[in-house]
Amino acid sequence: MSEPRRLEVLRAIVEDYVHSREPVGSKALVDRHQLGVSSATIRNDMAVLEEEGLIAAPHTSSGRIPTDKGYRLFVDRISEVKPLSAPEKKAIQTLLEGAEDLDDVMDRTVRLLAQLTNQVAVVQFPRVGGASVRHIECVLLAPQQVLVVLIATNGTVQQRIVRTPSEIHEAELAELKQRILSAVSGVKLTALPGELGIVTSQLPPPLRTHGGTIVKALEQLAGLGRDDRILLAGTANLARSTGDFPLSIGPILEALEEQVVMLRLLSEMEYDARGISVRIGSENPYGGLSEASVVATGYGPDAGAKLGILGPTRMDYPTTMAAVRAVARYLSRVLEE
Amino acid sequence: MSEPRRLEVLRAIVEDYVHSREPVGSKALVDRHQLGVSSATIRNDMAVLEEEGLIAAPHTSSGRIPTDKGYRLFVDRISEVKPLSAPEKKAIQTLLEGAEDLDDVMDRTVRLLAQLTNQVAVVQFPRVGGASVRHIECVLLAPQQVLVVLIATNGTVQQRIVRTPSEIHEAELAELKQRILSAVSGVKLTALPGELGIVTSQLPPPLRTHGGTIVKALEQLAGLGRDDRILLAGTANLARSTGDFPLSIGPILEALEEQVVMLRLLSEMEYDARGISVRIGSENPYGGLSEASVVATGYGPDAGAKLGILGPTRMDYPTTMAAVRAVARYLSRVLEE
DNA sequence: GATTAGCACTCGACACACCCAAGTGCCAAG
DNA sequence: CTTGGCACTTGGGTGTGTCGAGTGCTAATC
Repeated sequence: MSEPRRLEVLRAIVEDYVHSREPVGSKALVDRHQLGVSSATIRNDMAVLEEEGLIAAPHTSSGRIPTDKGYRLFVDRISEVKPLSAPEKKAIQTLLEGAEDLDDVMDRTVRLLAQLTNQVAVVQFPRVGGASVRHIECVLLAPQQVLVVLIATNGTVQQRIVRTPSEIHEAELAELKQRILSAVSGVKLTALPGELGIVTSQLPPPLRTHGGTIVKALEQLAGLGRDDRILLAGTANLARSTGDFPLSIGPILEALEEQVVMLRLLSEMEYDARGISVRIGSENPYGGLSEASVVATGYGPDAGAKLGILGPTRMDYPTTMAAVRAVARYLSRVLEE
Repeated sequence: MSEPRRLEVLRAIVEDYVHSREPVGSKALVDRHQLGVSSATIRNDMAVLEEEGLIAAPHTSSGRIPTDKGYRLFVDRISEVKPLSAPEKKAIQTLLEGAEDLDDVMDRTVRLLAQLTNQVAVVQFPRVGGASVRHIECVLLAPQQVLVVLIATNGTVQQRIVRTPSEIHEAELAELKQRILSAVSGVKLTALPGELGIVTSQLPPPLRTHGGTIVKALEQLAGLGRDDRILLAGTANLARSTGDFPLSIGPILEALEEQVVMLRLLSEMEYDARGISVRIGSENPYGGLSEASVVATGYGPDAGAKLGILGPTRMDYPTTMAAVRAVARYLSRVLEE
């Protein structure tokens, strides 16, 4: 009873089940694949696979379906990531290159990913933390109202309107801006609070109160930057694959809606050498996703921001992984401009 | 056979069906309501109601369920909008008042609405069109890169980074900004393109090319403002009420995801004297929503932006309408600050 | 020792028959 | 106009039987 053949059998079971959505039996297996052995042999192999917890039978004397563990082995050891077709690549490229600004790029990306994989797509906004300060602008809107704008090198722009405790004059504001700007220009956003503290302490007393207000606003802008935002698309794909979710899709929709959950999910995944990460069924930390799989990867300069898809455990992993990886690559390239 | 009683019967049928999700028969009706007549009489009434197309029987000899037309009559003539409970009001108020900026307010609103109604909540961002120009800012980021910021009186801020065809200098940019600003300060955003055209034509030739680039950016910012953005929450509520959607919830999720569809849906509704609008089942223009109802209303100064919920036709209209109206009112109040 | 053929056995799915309860429609009497 | 009564319809639940796919095991074979 050779080990390689058993793996081959597992591979065949996964592929057939993903394709047909029905438990697959020993006979069907030898018919559809050239395994060179009889169904009885396959049955023996399947018995071993079941013992190892890689496949399971929904009920006595029915075909087998892969378990989460079986999918895991399949993903880790067997499957080869299929390259996308040329027209698909072309489509990705033209679509992404037509985008206007960052929001548009992200929006197109998430839709593209959903359409390509027929799953729910999730895209996290680029981390603003890794970027640095490109420019700061302060605009006096009213005697006690200042618009504070923070522009990062990655093209994101954050702004907020703040009230100052007392009236502030144009000249005063301009000086404040100059002092702050010269101190923090080029500083990493993560290091911004520290630098800002120094600036504040060096301000001449008359500027202190107003300076404090503005500095606080800047800190917030840098902190709660855009990296905590995620975009969704393709939730309707969940409904299409009813039957893949024996329970209801309710908990999944709930999880998707909770940005916090999604963010944790994306950030907590372990990214292997290939840079692409798969969480299968019960491997997911969040209970509501025990029947869903997540395929994700990082993108951008330091792969700090994440993107991926969520779908049923019964999923075409090789194709999906290829699509996720391809989209991430093209997105990274587009963002470099 | 009195007309008022027939309406009363319809009301009872709607209420019972909404409550029990099961076709309601004549016997159950006289048991649960004090109608003062026998079941035979109710049967006669029901026959008439059925003839008028207000109720229907899923199959021969079963109870009746309201038709879309029946719900319509119920909503128009019978139901009284129930006021919210005091604790609910309190909850709305405290929640909304704790918000930090506009995005936060909208986010809280949509979640609140979803939770309050147990339906899918939809909130359109405040229209930027009715507001006017408060300030314009141009920042030179690089020799050929300018950040253009447009601040509206309603507090929304739009920004975009544009490339200029050739190098532009600080002084040149400052003059451009001054000219544009003095011309359009206070101008309604809807009238902005016209005013900008005048400014451009009056620019001295050397400033023309760069001015054109910046003006075009401003036009876009004013046009595609934020009023075309919508926020969703509570999609998981759709899954909870499976059975209310005989087909699948797929088409509904698809519709929800298409912002364009949602925007048209919200804007095309006819708002009656009460200012609250209900679209029931097949009244919806979009086919995928033939089994869903939409309850919406306007909010804000001119009630130009819309907010509402989407749920199954079998819905507790009085309570839902009350919640939608209440949230819209509180939101309007909060936005006035 | 691995593979194969053969065979008994197990269940789920489907079809069919059946009955029951809820509910209607209609009629004739009040 | 209302009511009681009654025949009729029908979906849903239950029980039975059959069928087929698929398994596990054993004994024979390579």
